[in-house]
Amino acid sequence: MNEKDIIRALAALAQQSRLQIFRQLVVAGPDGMTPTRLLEALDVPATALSFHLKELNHANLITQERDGRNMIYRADFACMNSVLAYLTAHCCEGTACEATTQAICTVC
Amino acid sequence: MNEKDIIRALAALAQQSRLQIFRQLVVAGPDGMTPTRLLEALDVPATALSFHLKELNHANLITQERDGRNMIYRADFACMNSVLAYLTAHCCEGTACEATTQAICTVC
DNA sequence: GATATATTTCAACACTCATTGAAATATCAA
DNA sequence: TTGATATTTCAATGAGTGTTGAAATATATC
Repeated sequence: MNEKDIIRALAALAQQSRLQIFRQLVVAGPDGMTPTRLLEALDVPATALSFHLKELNHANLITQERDGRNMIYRADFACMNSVLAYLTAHCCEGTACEATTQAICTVC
Repeated sequence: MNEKDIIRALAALAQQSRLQIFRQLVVAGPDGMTPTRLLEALDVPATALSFHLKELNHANLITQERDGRNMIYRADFACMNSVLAYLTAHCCEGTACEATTQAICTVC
């Protein structure tokens, strides 16, 4: 992931509805969630939800898969970890600080 | 840090100049950097640098301190770690995943 | 095929944000 | 005090973004 991708991901997360959606999907883990379940969990109109899911998907923060007439959305933990690592890269020039920049979420 | 603070921090980082400034300050570590040194390191007009430093400061991502006629800016690692932890909180409902949500940068 | 459910697309509006050059402020040195 | 360096503020412009309701698409069931 280059700088542009990181910025796109950060911008996608810097919005209330999208941050809530993403965190909900982080909690859901590998199972993911359908838009209907997200609508039940969050206070977002369906139109806005669809819009924000598209934004998150475009930023590669989530994946989508069709399952019958439902969609399943999942958090993309690899992308998330890349963003986290990017922010802390080369912390303190490596001299004063032993930042552990490896993945935070290791299993997903 | 509540949701609003996290969003403010993410929005501050979701911009090319500010992301570069912040990462530069992360590398600098506890010593921090003056605007002049940042101007040397990055390709940003002085006016824009000042604007973006103010934005980062307002988002609590950096601190500022006067030293003679210079200012010293430093990354606020506590805030940064809060943001990182927030994104991964309650990952996978704790069942499938053992996310290590503790601070990434431990020394700074 | 016809109907119901799930999800997305479209278009329009108001709002926020990054950029720029010029001017202003603050501190230091002579 | 005067001149030089360091940094910030101001005002104006142009571009991007979230929200909304109505309509459209896709899939399943009868």
